[in-house]
Amino acid sequence: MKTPKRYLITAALPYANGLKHIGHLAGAYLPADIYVRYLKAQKRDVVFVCGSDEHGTAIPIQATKEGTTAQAIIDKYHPIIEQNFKDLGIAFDIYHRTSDPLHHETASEFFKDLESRGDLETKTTEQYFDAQANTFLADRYIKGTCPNCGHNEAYGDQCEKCGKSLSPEELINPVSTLSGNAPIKKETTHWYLPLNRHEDFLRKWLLEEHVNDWRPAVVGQCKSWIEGGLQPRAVTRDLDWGVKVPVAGGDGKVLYVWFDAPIGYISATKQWAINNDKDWKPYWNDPETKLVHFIGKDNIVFHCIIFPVMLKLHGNILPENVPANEFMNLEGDKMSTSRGWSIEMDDYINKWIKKENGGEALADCLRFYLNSIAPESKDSEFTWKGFQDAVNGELVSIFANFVNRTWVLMHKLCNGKVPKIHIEYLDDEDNALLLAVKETKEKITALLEQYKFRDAQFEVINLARLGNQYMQKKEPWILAKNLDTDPTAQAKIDNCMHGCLQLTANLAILINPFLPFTAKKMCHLMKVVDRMLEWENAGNFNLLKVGYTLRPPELLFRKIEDEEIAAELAQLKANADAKKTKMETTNTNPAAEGAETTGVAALKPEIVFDDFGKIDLRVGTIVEAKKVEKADKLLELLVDLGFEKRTILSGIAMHFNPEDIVGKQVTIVANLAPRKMRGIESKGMILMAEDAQGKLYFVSPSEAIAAGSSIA
RNA sequence: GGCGAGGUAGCUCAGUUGGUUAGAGCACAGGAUUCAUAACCCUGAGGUCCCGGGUUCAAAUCCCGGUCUCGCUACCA
Repeated sequence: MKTPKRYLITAALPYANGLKHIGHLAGAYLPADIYVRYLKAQKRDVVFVCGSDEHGTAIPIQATKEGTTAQAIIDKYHPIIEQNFKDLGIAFDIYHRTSDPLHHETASEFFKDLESRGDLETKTTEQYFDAQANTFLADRYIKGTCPNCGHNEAYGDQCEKCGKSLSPEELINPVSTLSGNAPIKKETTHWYLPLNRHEDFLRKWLLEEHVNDWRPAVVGQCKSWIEGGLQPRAVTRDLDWGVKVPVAGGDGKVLYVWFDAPIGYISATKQWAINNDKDWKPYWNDPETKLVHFIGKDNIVFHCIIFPVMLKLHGNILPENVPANEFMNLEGDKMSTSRGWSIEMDDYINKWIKKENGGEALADCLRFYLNSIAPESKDSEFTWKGFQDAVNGELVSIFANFVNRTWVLMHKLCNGKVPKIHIEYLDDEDNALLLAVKETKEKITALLEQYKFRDAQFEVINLARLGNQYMQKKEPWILAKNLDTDPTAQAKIDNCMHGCLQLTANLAILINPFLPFTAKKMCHLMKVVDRMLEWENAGNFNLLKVGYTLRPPELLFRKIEDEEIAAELAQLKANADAKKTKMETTNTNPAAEGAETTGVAALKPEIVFDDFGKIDLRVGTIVEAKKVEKADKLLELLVDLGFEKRTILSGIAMHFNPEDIVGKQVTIVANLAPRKMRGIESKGMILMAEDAQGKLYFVSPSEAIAAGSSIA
């Protein structure tokens, strides 16, 4: 494969509405950082960009909730996240932010360019509008009952209880969070990116050209999207937080956050160029640039379908690969900040790295474990016991121990200097060691080029393991006992220690992309400059000059104690319990005010008696019930209303078995307009009561009465 | 329901285009050793490759059906 002229590496822009957890770290930032450090050790021309994603509707919502401003929120989290990355050794060349004027300018230009060439469409649709607040309502500003789990505080874009993504139209009893009123529908015009026009391009590019060199999950998901039929996607919103729509008719509208965020990679590159007196253009325009996006699997569609279409239209290069990682679970459950079931980067830094017995070595410990269980091909699981085992069993026992015993012996048996080689006593073991180093380097290089960071790191540890075996066979401590009787003993000791020392230097080079702080500390021990870590030096056995005095031994890592692990587990459970209790109390406290906190659906606007009189409620008896084919939630019911039997569909299949509800008397809205679902016409609606847990109950007369009885 | 990705040792995972006896690390058991952070080194035990069929001289691998987990998506008056 031809070496690219330059590299542009991106890591997903973190959303600046809160702290980021170690799942994010393992998903995108750590693998990206490893790759970049490797490329830089190769002396390649590479820029590593990232930054805060600061737009979207969630941030102003959160601001309202917390009684602050959107600006205040991003100004709070942007620097914390940036610092967290630094503390964990994620070395971006630039950590930019999308609230920066340079980004607004870049995104505006991008939009105008596409618009002026007719690559966008406009469409007028009805959107929810809050008449009292005189504003269109973003998805996040609408709350209602989740159609999936029945949670009655679901947002218009997602239910935070069950995690399902929604559209505002799906919500039952939608309410504006601004005024508490039911929203009305009103016409608005928006710009759309017609993805459907680019299906052929995507098919060829993804499903033909990259079907073999991209990860199966990535190609699979893209295929699923393309096969499902691509639709035009709105790129603007009625909102005042974000990049203003820069063309006529764009008043009061901003670019949709997913449109503006990836352009953040470009503005970040521009800012980097300004800071370093470089030209940014070749990084986005020259086909000899290799562009790689590191993301989590939730971002696949944006980086593999939508953004590439935008880039193609704008005349930019396309990503050469998008190595998306799966998710990392935690102690048997999904990571979730809102449920308290997560480890924030900030928490880890404060509890481990900034402790007295912590330091940068603890940053590398986390990097090591996260990479060793990186979810490269399937979801993986972080456990504190696993963390302890990985650190104590591999980093400390194999890797650091090899370095330490080398250093101790070298000081005891070789006066703390690099001993010379006695060629006449070199044997097969020595040659095998040198060969193994060269082979390992090739193996690691190949794995890194294929984004297999977990395996690559394992190879480094394996090389250290080989060092231990080598030393075990040579037994210099035994030779040392025979110095008086065996005239060749010192020469053999020298050869062994020389090999171990050169191996240590090689280990420093090879571990550097993964554990940069450790590599640096090893350089300190060896009294060499950072330049020694350049990749081309790996495989050489003359990195440390004979006669050179080295520093006294120093431990690279400390062990992780059982008590520390127990404390973390206890803390995790306590956090989750605290959040749970908090959610429960806010959901059941009737004294709390407003739909925001009570968990009880807000009262609908007042109606007059005539409105109520229009509804014809009847008692009916369920005579037949069966599941609707190809639908998870629908039951098809035959209900006896006395004067007739009719088919009614109800979304209760997750709550009741069909055979259990036959014979039940229920309340029916008998004069509701018929509606087809899954091809079956439903004539009416069954009333259900729902408790705070989302459990459903039939609304029935207290005693059995004649079917068809009216209710008023 | 549709689509996508997974299911391999107690745990975490490898297994290239079908090809000897299915591998590694951790954990476990035994041994050896003492330079080293109770570290290292050697040996060992441990598997119905989710289930059932099929193709083949030969299947963890290919085909069909089923099942479980995760993700996307549809259904909710």
